[in-house]
Amino acid sequence: MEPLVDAGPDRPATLADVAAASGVAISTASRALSNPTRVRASTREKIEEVARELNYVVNAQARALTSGKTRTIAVMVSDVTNPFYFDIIRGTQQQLKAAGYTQLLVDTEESDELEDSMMHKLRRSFDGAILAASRLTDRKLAALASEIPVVAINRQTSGVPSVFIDTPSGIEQAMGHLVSLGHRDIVYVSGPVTSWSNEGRWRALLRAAKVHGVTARRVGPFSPKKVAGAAAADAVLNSGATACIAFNDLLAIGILMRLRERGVSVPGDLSIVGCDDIFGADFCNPPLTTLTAPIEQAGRVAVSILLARLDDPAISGTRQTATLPTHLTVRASTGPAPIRK
Amino acid sequence: MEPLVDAGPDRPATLADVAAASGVAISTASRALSNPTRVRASTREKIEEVARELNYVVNAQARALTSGKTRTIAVMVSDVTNPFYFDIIRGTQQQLKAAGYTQLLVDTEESDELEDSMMHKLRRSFDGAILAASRLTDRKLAALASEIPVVAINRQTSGVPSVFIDTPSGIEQAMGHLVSLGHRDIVYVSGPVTSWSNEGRWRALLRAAKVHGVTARRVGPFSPKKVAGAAAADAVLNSGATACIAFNDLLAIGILMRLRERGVSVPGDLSIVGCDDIFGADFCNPPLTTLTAPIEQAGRVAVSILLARLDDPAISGTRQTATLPTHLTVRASTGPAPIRK
DNA sequence: AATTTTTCTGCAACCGTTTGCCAAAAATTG
DNA sequence: CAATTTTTGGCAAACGGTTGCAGAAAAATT
Repeated sequence: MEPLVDAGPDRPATLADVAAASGVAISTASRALSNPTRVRASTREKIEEVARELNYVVNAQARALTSGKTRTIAVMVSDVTNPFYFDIIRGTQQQLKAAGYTQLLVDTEESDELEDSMMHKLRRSFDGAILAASRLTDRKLAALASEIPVVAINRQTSGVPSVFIDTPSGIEQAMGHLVSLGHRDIVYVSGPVTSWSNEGRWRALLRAAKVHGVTARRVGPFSPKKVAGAAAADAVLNSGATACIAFNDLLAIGILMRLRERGVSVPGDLSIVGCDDIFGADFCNPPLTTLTAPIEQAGRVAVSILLARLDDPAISGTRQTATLPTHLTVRASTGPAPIRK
Repeated sequence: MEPLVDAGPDRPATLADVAAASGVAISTASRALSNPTRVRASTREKIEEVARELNYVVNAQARALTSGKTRTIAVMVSDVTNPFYFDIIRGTQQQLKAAGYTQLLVDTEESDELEDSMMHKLRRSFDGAILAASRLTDRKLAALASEIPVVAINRQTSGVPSVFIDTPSGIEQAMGHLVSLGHRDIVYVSGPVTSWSNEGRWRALLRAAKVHGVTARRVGPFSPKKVAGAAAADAVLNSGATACIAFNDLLAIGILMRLRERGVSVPGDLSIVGCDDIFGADFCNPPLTTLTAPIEQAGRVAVSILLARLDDPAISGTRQTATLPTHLTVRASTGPAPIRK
């Protein structure tokens, strides 16, 4: 038997331990485990067996140091609390695990500064990042993208690969739905001004309103949270519109709750359309008519694009923007426009 | 001016670059940035300024290699999709960021094997872990805890520090509430058998039933997901009970949806109590009576305990279990028991 | 002014891998 | 069977920091 050099008391085994126990050089052990073709099959098997016995696990830190690859992807969300991101996170997690990557979740708290500083502080700790709803300015985002492989979700900026959930064209569908129900005065409940999606949705609504020849206005901005729904509901009511489209479901649900409190009937007095179809949109009261977005898929696709680009940086040249369609899911929060005197 | 040794073209600056640019040795630069007292103030300031200019960021990998500390904490959840964990994640994220740690989120997909293997694969990549609702057996969990600093949430195993949300005693409160409404036949809608909390809740219910002299039964087990609520609802209906307490809100909401579909009135025909008070419990239809758990706080406390133990391993000896109280939040899903013939 | 203390700073080893380069061994070829 | 090509496997230099040790410089003491 070869001289078995044992690891110290309970210290996790290192590659050196494996090599010693297998009677080969460290370099050989390294290659056997990560670059199998460079080593004779019999040797490799022997090493693999020893590694298993010693319960050896590579030290990701040490590996990252030389290879420069951490096999970790950062997922930056502006608010872990927002159910919209749950599905994103689920999608990325799924796809990353399948590819053997680890997910680093970072909450940027709706702050562009925090987002920027986190990206820089951690830049050596991940190979690339998924920016879900980045609050960065176009300038900064582009600059970042040139330093670090990045894929943005719901954010189109030249030079930055992205996944775009096409809510704007869904908005046109939603307008059609509302108009066909007799609504002629529709208000958009605006989300945060720093949100890129917010602008796109408003513009789409404006365009659709023109096409249908109805009035469109906006109220807000509001924070995309349930609590902000109260203020939003009041604003909508004040506007006198018969229907509203909210920046997202969270806001829409908040509006719903407030209207119930104030005794306003939905959809009797007011119809409401949300965006995204998050967790909860189907069981709130009344269930929310909303633009269903393939959120989880967006997460998966973002990861695919990012990983493809990591494997082969040459891809960088090609256009890398995926557009995912949305569709209107009609539930019970929209109905015929009330008869006005 | 000192000779400015510039970093290569756009390669991020290393400590060596900083040292060279400041005209000191690498070791001095290192100390200036991480152990300020070991270096004269003027030297330190100079170095700090240069570091800032060069946009220097320590390489966490390299630091981890020597120090053995990654300043990363893993948070293991059994299902990122479950809103219960949203709040946990939010709590841990918050507290970890405050302490300068990074959060590594891992989804174990309700599988004890995946949980175990992930912990081992990644063990060198984090300093400690928060196990939110671990599916591990007591044996394995204890073994793990002896190798790696760990704090469990909602899981009490000797030798493993933990944060326990005291839902069981809340269940007694809930039973009191139901009994006072005239219910005499109460069924528990069971969660997954591998869930430690599930057992505790059932036992508490059983105990409370004895105290009040009412009948208690259980149906299930069911997966703690909304979809499983349909089957659960049918089972509850079959049981003939007038009220049920569900393992968690997700299941309760699922039941609510199914009952609505079947035309069963809540709370007219059946009263329902959930557990946890997750996102959605307040705006479902009807709003759910539930045991409000300080979930986010649990995440924060878990991090505090873990970090304290990392700072001073001596603490290990002391008892380290925090118990957080729950309280009953009465909404509209519970009401007087229906009159039976 | 000489000696002792204290404070700074640099040298160099080390953390656990990966990888370029080269030599030994094995396989192939003439 | 010698010469050549192809595999294998080892040496040693990174990767980017941290830290014990010790010498130099500065400050304090005598």
